Amino acid sequence: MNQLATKSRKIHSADKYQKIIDAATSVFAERGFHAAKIADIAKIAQVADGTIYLYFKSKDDLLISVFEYSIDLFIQTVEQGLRGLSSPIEKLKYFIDIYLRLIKKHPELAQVIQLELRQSSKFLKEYTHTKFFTFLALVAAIVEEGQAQKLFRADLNPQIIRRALFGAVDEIALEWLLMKKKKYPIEEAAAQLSAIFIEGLLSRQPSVNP
Amino acid sequence: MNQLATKSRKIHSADKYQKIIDAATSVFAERGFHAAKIADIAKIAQVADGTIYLYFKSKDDLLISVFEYSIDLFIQTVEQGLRGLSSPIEKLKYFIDIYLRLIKKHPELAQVIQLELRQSSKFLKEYTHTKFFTFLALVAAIVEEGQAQKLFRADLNPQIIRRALFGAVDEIALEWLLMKKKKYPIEEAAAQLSAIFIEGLLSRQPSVNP
Amino acid sequence: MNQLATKSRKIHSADKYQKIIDAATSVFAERGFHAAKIADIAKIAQVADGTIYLYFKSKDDLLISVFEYSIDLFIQTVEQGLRGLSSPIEKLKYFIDIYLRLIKKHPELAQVIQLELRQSSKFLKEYTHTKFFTFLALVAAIVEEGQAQKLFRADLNPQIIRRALFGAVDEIALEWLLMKKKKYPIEEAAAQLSAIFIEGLLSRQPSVNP
Amino acid sequence: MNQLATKSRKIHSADKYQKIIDAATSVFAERGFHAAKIADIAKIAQVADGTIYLYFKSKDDLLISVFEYSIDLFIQTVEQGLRGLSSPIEKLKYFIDIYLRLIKKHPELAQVIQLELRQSSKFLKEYTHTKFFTFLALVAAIVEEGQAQKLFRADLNPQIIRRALFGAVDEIALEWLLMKKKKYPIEEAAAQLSAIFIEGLLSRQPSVNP
DNA sequence: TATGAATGAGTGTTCATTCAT
DNA sequence: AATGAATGAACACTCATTCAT
Repeated sequence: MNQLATKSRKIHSADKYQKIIDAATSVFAERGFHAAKIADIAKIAQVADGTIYLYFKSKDDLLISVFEYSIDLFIQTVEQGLRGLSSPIEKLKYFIDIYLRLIKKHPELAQVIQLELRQSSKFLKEYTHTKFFTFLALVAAIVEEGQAQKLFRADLNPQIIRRALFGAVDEIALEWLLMKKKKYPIEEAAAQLSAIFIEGLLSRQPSVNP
Repeated sequence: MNQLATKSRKIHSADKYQKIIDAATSVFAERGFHAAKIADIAKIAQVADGTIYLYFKSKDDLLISVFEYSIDLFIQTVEQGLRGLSSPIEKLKYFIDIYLRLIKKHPELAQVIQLELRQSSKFLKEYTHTKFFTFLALVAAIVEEGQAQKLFRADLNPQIIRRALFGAVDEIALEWLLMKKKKYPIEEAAAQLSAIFIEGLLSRQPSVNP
Repeated sequence: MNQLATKSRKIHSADKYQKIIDAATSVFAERGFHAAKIADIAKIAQVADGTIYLYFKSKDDLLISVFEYSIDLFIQTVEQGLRGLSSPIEKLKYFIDIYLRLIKKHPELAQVIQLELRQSSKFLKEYTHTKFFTFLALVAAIVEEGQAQKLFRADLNPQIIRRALFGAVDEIALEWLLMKKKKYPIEEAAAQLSAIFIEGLLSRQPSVNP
Repeated sequence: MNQLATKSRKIHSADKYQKIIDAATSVFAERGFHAAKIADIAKIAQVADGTIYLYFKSKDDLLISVFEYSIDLFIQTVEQGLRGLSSPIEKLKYFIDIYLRLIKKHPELAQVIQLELRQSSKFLKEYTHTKFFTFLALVAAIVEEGQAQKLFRADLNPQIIRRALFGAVDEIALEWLLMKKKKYPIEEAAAQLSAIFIEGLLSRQPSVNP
């Protein structure tokens, strides 16, 4: 079922592949892409430097793979959870909630996503984040579903909303990750974000007052 | 009246200082911090490499200065515009609108802000983004004002809201900047963001219906 | 049997290590420490620039290693020769003679010692020249032995003598190295130095004649 | 009477010239030649960087001037003292004594001499230390005088002796300068050096005893 | 004369990548 | 496949020197 990074893996050991991905994830998250040294990743993964190049074409390729691996985990978890829900409102709540919970549970994955999206989206412009768009599409789908059910305002562009929502959630995630003293539980942020976006999206009857 | 970056400048020519800031802004925006070469910045600024070090302590210092310069421009423009407005709703609309307009007008400044906030917030953790917090405080102030006037829901934490709003706006800005074919006018995004956030923030009377 | 510089070497090839030491010795000797370029040393050693850093932590470290390597050679040669001699007078003669012969045979090593002792003793003050003190101690030991045998005057401080002797021998060595036209054979200088120091050190009977 | 560095000084202010020499002396002595920055020297001399180039052709030229200034002071002091003495033995004692006293009194001058003689004699090979040879000639003259008076052994080459003596005295000076805790008064070292060299130089009658 | 802002050549060191084993 | 020693391109920063004022 796991389709990850099949492209790079050939006859290679899945075990080593995973070890490298994990090591890279933590090193990228901790140090950032440029400061991360292949040698460090190799040491943590307990493989030789050269071995990494048997599994990945380059450091860039490794970053992309790590990013896709993380995003995939998010996508799978979110998709799975959404499957059991029918109301777009519930789905939206769930999305926000699970995203922030995942951040809390896997801060390293979160940082890698941050990293990839900002730092590298400049210098890896050519790489079109297919996986990331899949992820965003999940949000757009919820919005569209809500609009189709006349639950959400029809005048909103799902393409814009999905990005706004992602930006808001992600920014909260970032702040929370960087805060040393956590000033509020991440669940509170999730609740407030849900409150705002749901209220913001709800279509309102031409309402009693004219 | 311009108080920018006084710290690094001594008796040095303000002209050269500005040339370097401008060159650095565009090179950082285009290449990212690490890929930006001092030599390139110097060439564009039409000064010698060494001259940069008469005005800035290091490449890091230059990045911070560039960031502060950009944020300052944003802050000043926003503050100025807000002064003429009294309603928190109007202020919120204005904030979103002007932010995105500025992005459109000065895409390089925007990218530098992006850059600094993500890429470097890792490796420049020690630098506390005073200027950036000033900027965020503008949003929090609007929210708090609205709450004080019972216009906005009292159950929302302005600290969270300001970040969510910033994240949403900034993400839209980023997407818009990176889109080759602009699929929608940035003004539309501004309008939709305003719509959502204002609806989301409004306090609703225990409402006649139920 | 060779214990040199074990600290920096790991599993690295002893061959390359030696090549680098040799190249560095000659470049340092010819150009001095500051003017010596790592790139030049690498070229002469027929390795890549970066390879040097697999064997040595820094240019400073390389200088220290080169210095210790040279001093070690001197110490070993001198110690070995002294072993066969019993009279302090013979030992002193031998010390002076072998020192100058070694200088003649390995002028580059000599210059490196000069270099390290003067130029760098300033900026490498923290490095305590253990090896060099071992070397000086050889002289002090000879003097003390002579004093114990009542052969040498008891009123002389071996600590001062050893330094004076080293200074004299070393200065002669330096002059001889720098002279283009050798005006005298270095063996002559050795003989004269021995003559002076031995006469100067000999304890003289309260002598019959007043 | 002072003929120093007339070559570089033209219409220049003797005051500024001296300030620069003094500043350079202390900076060279403290930092060594390469680590000494023209800017530092200028600051201490209270002149602009560029001003130094009105008085000296280059940093090298400044070093040479500083060296010659120091050596000149030594020569003058020594010559003056020697004038009042007639016995070569007294002269030798005086030379050693005054040299070490001067070191103690003007450690910076001493270090500059050290510096020039070692560090730079490599890269300033072309400069023939006329002044330094004048200085050494003082010693050779004493030895020759002693030999002429049959006081000193005739079989010693004054050229070698002068260098040995200088090396010994200078090495003692260096050690003493670098010692943090002075383990012996420099006067003691002077006395011991005199004792050795005088005994070593004295010509001994075929002596009554066999 | 004096200034000091501007210049730009020069270099130690890092680290992604390769390749012989 | 796996290794890890070797490679060498790349670059921020320094500082002696110049020159317009």
